[in-house]
Amino acid sequence: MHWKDPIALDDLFASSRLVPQPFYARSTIAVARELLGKVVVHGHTAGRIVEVEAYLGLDDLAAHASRGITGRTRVIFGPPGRAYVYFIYGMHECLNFVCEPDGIAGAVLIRALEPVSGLLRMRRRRPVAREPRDLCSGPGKLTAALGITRALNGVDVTSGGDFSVRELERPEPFAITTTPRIGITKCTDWPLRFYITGNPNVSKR
DNA sequence: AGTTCGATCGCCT
DNA sequence: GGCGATCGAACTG
Repeated sequence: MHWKDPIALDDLFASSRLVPQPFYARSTIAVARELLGKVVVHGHTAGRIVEVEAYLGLDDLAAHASRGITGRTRVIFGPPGRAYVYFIYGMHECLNFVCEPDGIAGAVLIRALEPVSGLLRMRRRRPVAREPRDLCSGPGKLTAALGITRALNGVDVTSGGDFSVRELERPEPFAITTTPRIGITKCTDWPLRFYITGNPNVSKR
């Protein structure tokens, strides 16, 4: 099995730029679709976004934000371009990026990444992964692989720290498939899941 | 203060 | 295709 990095971290930084805050201050659905192909970087690990879901505001009963502002949902209503990280099922962390202007709820759940840099470090964090495509092919898997926890909840990913989202200068072209969201019990027919057609790192089902 | 159940994963059959 | 693991947020009384 080849655990060699598709792109070395230094080369990634040289061939990409930080996604700025105004990108996130738009409709959650537009941001969700356009996050596909961008790269999440945390520390020495990075992965290209290949699957996302949009979670809307008060009318979206599948979204945490539908309960209004609580201690947990506060960051979803706050400034765009921040990470919303929550703990689920007693064992998994899930990563979202906050959208819409300050005061309006909206977030994009990152469901799968294509590993780009730091594959050996990811494998150390998720020894159960048999091959690179097992590393980040699910929302709980990718946070484990990149070392993302609730400690990063509310962090601004547009200010150039060690947790950020970057866009490649020369992205590969791709097609987008749209489906209903997965693993929810309400609004199960809303077409708010988007993934890169045919990408092997997309979570199953 | 107690209860419910969830934006999941991996192992078992 | 089913289920156990494991815990915290939010709602009930």
